[in-house]
Amino acid sequence: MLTLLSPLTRKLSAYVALSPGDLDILARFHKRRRSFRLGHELVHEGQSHGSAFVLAKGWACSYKMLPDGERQIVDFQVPGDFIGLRSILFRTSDHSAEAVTRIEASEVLASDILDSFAQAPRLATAVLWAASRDEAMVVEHLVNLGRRSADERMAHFMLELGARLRLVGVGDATGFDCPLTQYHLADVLGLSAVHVNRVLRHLREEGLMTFQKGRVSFDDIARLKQLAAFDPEYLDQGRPFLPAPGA
Amino acid sequence: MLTLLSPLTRKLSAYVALSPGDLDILARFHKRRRSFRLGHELVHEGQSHGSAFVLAKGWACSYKMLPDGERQIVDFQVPGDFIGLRSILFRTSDHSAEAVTRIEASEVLASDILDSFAQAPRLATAVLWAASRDEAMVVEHLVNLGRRSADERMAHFMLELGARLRLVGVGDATGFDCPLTQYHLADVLGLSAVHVNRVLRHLREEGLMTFQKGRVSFDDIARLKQLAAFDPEYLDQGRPFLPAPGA
DNA sequence: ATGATGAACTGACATAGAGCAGGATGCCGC
DNA sequence: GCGGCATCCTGCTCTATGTCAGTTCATCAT
Repeated sequence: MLTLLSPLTRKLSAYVALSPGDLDILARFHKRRRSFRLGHELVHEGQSHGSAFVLAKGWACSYKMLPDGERQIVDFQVPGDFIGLRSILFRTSDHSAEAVTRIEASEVLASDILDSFAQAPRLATAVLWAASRDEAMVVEHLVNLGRRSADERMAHFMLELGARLRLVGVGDATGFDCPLTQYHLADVLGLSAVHVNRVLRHLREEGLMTFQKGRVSFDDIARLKQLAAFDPEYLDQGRPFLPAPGA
Repeated sequence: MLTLLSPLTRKLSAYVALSPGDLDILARFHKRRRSFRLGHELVHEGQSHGSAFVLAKGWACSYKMLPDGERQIVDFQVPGDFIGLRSILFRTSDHSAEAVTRIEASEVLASDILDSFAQAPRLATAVLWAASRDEAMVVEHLVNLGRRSADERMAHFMLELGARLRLVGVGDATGFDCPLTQYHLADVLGLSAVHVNRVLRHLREEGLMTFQKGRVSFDDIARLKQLAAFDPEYLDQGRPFLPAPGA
């Protein structure tokens, strides 16, 4: 029953065929379920972390602060995503992460993840794949910041978020529920909050998309995609070189 | 004899203690040494790739093109770095990569990398670590583009590059030899080539750094670091949770 | 020498987006 | 009900950066 699987299992299974043994070991990732209030800091930059999290419900974000107090959000996490995976391999974490809404997450010990590599190499590949997919999203985000205008960034960001959410069964082609504030958008898109507001107004007036009352609506998705030069292929890639586990 | 090891082995060994067995398997990564002329495209966006490369000599860069012909360079590769590692896990590559100078690189079959995970889980961890380190650099780059001014971006980029090169024994605190053109700098920093030129002039006039004749000189590294808010910790992280291989 | 090319460099002008300053609205605690 | 706070929204000004349209310089082939 697919619906009984955790979002992480569903995500990994979509790309790597996991054996029953693999699934047993993966199940260990989900022992200690915890819940956190909005704003709770799960990972702190510069701190050492012996565990990561797998998000089950709600939204989180990972970010870096600059000395002048500015913040750059690197990515948002939705159910099925790892939080702080990178930080378990480093002596100290290179970023912070906090809950954007009230969230539920499984805490996974670093040793559980690393030990699982020895027992289930296929799982190691799956985790490397998940990390690579995250990196691909960061890369796309980087291109966004480096080479697109504010309007284009907004369009691209919203389309990508919508596509990611649809992968885990949330929202549809007309839009999605979105707990972010305009300050979040400013911090993720490298803009000022003031300018985010103007961009949103502009896109609304142009009939492209609406961001209001905790909901994103795609009003003219074709023109929106054209504006963003949106090509979501990297959200949907994998499993080319792995034979089925029984093979 | 450390000097006989490949740059990759040196890099991984600095963070994960590899056993002689691990090193044997790692040696398989270096069977087919190839060399490529300046400008050769090693990885092509949208194409399927059954192998990656480990750079032994020279510089390469990975980048993405936008439909309007603009280019965003995501990262430069120096000896010891993987080229196209991410693309072997995806059905099609999400980025391109080309040689910035004449280069020498070992071609590694995807199957060799993935098979090695089953035989040497410690190596899987090492490769995951290397991928995480790359991602940390991309994240830092993203913060650069999102939240820093042109001057700050340039300062930060050059300091980071200098630090990375020193890790593989190239250059020193006074500067390094650099084959990049101002167009490369524009494409990596998300600026126009014209503005790159102005920024370089400004930094030179301020006595902070000089970029000329294929050489970067740090003229006042303390002030340069202050300008860039440069904190190179993520270049130097790892090995916290892995016991020695004999333990 | 001649022309061809590509990189470095510059000035004049245009504009996207930041910064500032403040108003409107809705929500929560009391 | 009322004050406080966060969020959303707007007009004005200013500056960092892009765009255009070149010039200079070094290198290279002929």
